[in-house]
Amino acid sequence: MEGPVTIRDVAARAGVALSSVSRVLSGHPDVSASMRAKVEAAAAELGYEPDLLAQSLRSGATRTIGFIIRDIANPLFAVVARACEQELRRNGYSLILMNSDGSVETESKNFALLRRRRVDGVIASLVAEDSPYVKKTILSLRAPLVLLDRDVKGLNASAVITDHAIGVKAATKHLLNNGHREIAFISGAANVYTTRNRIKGFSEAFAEAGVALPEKLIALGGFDAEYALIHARHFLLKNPRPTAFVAGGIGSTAGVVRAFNEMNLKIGKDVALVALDEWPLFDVFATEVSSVYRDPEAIGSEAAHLILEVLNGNEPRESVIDTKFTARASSQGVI
Amino acid sequence: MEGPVTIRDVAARAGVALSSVSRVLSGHPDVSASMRAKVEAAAAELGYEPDLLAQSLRSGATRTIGFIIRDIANPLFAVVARACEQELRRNGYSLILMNSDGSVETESKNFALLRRRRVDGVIASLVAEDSPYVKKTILSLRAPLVLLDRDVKGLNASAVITDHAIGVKAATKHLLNNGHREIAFISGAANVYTTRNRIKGFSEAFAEAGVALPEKLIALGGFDAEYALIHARHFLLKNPRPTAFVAGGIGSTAGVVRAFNEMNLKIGKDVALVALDEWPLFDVFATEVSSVYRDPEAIGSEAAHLILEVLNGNEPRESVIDTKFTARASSQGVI
DNA sequence: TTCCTCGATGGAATCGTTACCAGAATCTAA
DNA sequence: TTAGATTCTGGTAACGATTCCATCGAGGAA
Repeated sequence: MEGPVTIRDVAARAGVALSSVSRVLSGHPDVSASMRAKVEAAAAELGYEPDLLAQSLRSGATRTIGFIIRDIANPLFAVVARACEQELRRNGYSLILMNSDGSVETESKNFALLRRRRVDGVIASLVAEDSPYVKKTILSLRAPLVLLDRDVKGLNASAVITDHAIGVKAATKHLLNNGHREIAFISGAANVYTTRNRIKGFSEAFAEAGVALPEKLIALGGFDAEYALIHARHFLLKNPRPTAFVAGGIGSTAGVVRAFNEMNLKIGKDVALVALDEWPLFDVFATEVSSVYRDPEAIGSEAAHLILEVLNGNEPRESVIDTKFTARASSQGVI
Repeated sequence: MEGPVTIRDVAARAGVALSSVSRVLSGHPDVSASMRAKVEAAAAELGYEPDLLAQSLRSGATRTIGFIIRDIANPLFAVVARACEQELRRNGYSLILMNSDGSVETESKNFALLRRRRVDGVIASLVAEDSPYVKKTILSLRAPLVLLDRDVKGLNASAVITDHAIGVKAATKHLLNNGHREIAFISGAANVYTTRNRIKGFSEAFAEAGVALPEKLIALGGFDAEYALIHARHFLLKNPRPTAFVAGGIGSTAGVVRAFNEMNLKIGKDVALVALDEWPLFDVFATEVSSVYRDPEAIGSEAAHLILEVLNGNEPRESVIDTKFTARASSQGVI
């Protein structure tokens, strides 16, 4: 025996027609007991396994979901991906993983490839909401889409949205109450909902406290550590120096703290810090860091649920995940 | 227009036969310039994209690679997966991600599903080398396999192997030289190469120093934090108390340090620590932790290279990644 | 006994693509 | 001018599965 066993081999072995084998194996009701027995015996003897490729071509469904993110190595997304894959697997779907590497072109190519692979749906965290590719690429998908923390108009897509604003607002109020005024904010670009919603919370806290927003201390341009490092350095050389930093995301936090370390500034003593999102071993090596937390498990499994809902004929909808601010030593005692 | 555009639609539009369209689009040489122009124009107008499903069924190759690991949320594997996906994508392959959740049954089901999806190859980090499933499951794959840090006999598979022993040996020697004798070692189970190879380095250091191996302080059972926490607690209540810990992997380190924190033991002062593997933000929040480092990017891209090699007709082979011990404050000054 | 219905089965078409084979058209050479 | 080689093109059969349709036989009713 060389190739895999096909339905044809089973039919020959059982001495019946192809169509009868198919009927038995797909659980069709109008099949006699003797036919069922013969076919099942033959299938078992030969170790027959249906070819999902052929079934997909015939049925038009691949039971495959595309998952496009900027970077799976971002620990937050790794957890999202795990939860999502687990939930989809329980429902008989497989996940095709693609990194967009922060490039809208790569992202667009990934969408196109998934389209050609005839995936049943896509879950994606877009690099940007305003790129010229996005709308056209996504509209030609012809499959359900779940966006992760993105807001693109006119798409008829589902979305898992995080309410960052509530957590960031609480964090910022806390800093303002502790006497901070020169509060720096470093995060990704404003062409994604994540950043805009965070800035919204940040601004609202200032507005409600009747304090002017420190616009010069806001740097929105990249989620990577390098971007945050450069801008944190820059801010720390200003006079007056910022007394507190809000770092948006794990990469940004890495860059900000690197800048602190370079200048020998001790967190919670020389400078206050609030991190948006937590990371692995946070609870053991960053016990003193105040954070705005969101549950990545919930995001991943919710994304899976939303796409399954649409695949089961329901309308797309939005689901909101909340955030929680926890004050720790890093944001207290500086002033 | 409802469904996607097929080669049939292109043929109709161009007024030629199906086979001619196929010839043009697959770059067959025996095609006239006018035919080429007609077909390409029609394809462009209709926005034709070949169906990869149909191509795969026909050709027998899916340009798809399965990736099975215990847990994508392990930051080391997340980086491995990213590097692997990027390299495969550059070569026209897509990656199907599956977590085995630490269960040999789930792992086995994942292999079976990938087989039915007719993947061109599989890259896997097995939960165990000695489970009754492994051999049978893998031998029935009929596709190239790359193992990550595993050693299963009689498989004819490629493998990316990490030389943990060299790094662990250097770390252990360093601890012994600094006067430590009660050195605890906590890591995953010995039914995977990773653990055995680490223990090998650990033992060799003791042997070469002429010191008896502290067998009672070795706990090999799980890579998870919970397992490490329980055993670290237990060891720390012994008399004499271990003066140093070697923690195998990111999960183990989390558990060990949690135990330290519970007992208010300061790393590098009350107890020495060497971590095997680093984790995100290591360089900013764990600057004092001595580590044995391996490059996960290298592992991922090497895994991709190995599978591509076999797909290109070469023989399976093994590739070795090295490790590097770096002494930092956590392993000095305790004794 | 005859007609009709219904259950069970086989054959053929189909999903979208590629590859083989045969035939038509063009061209070269005798 | 014609035989032969050379392009080029169209039709058709796969790849492995499902599903519709027609047929066959058995069973029930008149």
